Amino acid sequence: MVSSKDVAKRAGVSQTTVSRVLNTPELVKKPTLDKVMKVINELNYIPNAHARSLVQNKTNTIALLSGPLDNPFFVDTTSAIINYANEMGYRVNVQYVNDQKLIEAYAAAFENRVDGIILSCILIDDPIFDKLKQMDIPFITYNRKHKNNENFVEIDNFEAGYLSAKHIIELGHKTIAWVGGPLTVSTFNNRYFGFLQAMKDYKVPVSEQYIFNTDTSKQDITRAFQRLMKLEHRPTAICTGADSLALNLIDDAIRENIIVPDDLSIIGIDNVDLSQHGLIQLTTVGSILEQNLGHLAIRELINMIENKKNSCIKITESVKVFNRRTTGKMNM
Amino acid sequence: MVSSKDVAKRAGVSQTTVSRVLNTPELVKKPTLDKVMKVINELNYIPNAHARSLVQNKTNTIALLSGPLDNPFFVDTTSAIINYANEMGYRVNVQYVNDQKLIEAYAAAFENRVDGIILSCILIDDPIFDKLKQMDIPFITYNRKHKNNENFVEIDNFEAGYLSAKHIIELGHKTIAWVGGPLTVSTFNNRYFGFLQAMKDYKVPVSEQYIFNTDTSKQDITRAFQRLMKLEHRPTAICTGADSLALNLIDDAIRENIIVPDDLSIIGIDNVDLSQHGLIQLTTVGSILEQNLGHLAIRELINMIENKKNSCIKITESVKVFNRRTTGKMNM
DNA sequence: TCCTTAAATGAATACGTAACCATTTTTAAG
DNA sequence: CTTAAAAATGGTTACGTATTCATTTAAGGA
Repeated sequence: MVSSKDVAKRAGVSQTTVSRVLNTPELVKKPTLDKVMKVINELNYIPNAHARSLVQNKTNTIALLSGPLDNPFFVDTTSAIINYANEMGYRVNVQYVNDQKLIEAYAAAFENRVDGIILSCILIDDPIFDKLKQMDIPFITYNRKHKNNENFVEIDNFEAGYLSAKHIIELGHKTIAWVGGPLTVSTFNNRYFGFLQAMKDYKVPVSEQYIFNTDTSKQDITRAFQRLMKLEHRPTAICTGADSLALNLIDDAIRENIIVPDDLSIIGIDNVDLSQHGLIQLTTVGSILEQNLGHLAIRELINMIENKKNSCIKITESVKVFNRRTTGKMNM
Repeated sequence: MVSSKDVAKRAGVSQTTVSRVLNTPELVKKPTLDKVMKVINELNYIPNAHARSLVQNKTNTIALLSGPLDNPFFVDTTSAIINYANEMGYRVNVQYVNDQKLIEAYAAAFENRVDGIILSCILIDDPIFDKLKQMDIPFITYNRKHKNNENFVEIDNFEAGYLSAKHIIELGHKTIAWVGGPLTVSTFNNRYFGFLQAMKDYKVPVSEQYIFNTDTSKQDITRAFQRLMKLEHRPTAICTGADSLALNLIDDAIRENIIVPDDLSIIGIDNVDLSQHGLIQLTTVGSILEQNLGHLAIRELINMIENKKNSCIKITESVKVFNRRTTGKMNM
């Protein structure tokens, strides 16, 4: 591989001048600049970003630790994050992390001396959080947050769960199920308790048989669905912890010839892009803003990186119901 | 940031020994190893991957230049590529490239001295191809291919277009439209000519009014749809160049209260994961294999990187029709 | 005990760049 | 012309690691 020294030798200048040609061309005389540029093109010289990183202590790289893309929420956010970061001149190292591989993912980010880390996969009570803080690398969590209540961008999850239940209750449903995710995760936790609060406020009875906090795997969701459908009094509506769960449940329902929303109302949370598709039209609760959480978070992260201020980001977006086609009034 | 020299000093050994502790621990005596490991943990030392890259001329990084995630095809492939690469110990720099930003994307990959490049976004007649070959970096294209016919993994696109048309013709349709993409792209090109061949073989007339090779933007697809619906003899079926196009057209149809498939049959190509969802059940043509093209391609790429053999990958997977719910017999 | 060989460690160097400081060349002012 | 200042360029070093080669230490055989 040709280096700046090779260019320098061939052009009859010093390596320093080659460096200047690319970084501060205004400091080099026109004829010299032309001469060097000519050689650069002749030799097809491409500067080595790693060598630069070493001396500048800056990599222009951001690590993204995201949930898996079979969840459409992460499709929306991954897309927004990468596009914005690229626009701002950053490359993005993406990893789709499951909970086992989390440690390795962090290690990789640290070894690569990324300028910042944007992550969704963190538990309320996650020991990694302190390690992150101690590493002194700018980072931000989107969607989920840590109990320390620092550096996050989220929607108002409690309110989302609350509004979701309220919407269903106001449609006249009496037998309402909850299918959510692990309570060790802030989103599912707060959404679940929001749901419970609404049920309490509107005096709708909650029985344990109707509550499933799954591990968010397809199998576990299907298992929850089948258990619900085997109950003596089937629920007429399901509030879910996320659109991805709702979409899985709808798929299950269709497979069992259960009509949504006639036989069963289903409501999600997140308002993922996909939910608007004509074939889907999922009723859901989501941010009142156009831009998704990934976009908000990456903007804040890059701002942190470039301004070096240790301001602690705490953003909680308001939510509203997007009333579409998967919920309806209860049938007698 | 603490370096291996810091560790060495504190542990009372040479930097070389610290390096050995991490890379070839079998060459260092037990007491020394323990002593050094203790200091590594105390100081929270993390080796610098960039410095290592510099001396080893290996980055363990792969660049992925993908199409945008609003196309579900790229959701499936991005996911497969990143997961497999991570499993094999590579990090992945992802860029979602539009045709303008392509040059910058390549530049970024080159500057970072990635070990390999996996890309979808290449035109049949793309000058970048020669540059890629000349750079001597292992690379592979998935989905699309270059006219040079080297290093690609694709489905049999001509056959896919052919089977798509055949399926529709055999359902009795006489007025059949085509909505595809730019013919400068191998996939759309071959699929289109496969479509035409079937129309010819089965003696179904083809009129220009029914042919739209869009730029694959939502607006352009919608424009094509509206033009088709304004024709005196509306098509009763649309063959599309990709599932993403089909899904957009179905969305348009629903918005105009046109029932799929009763009023209009629509068939895609790619068999994206999403097409199987109960709410969608898109009839489509896709690979007979389980694994998607991204998975096949990244396997080949990593193989190329690690075995350094210059074998030229040419893989074309067979296809079949996945008959689901968006196509039906022609109504009288 | 001595000698040979193997095991363990260290010193020096290269990787490719940007930054710092020193030097040379050019320009402008007097 | 001279001289001071500014502009242009070059020499040297640091960044943090792995590698190569040299050196020291330990082990084993006679």
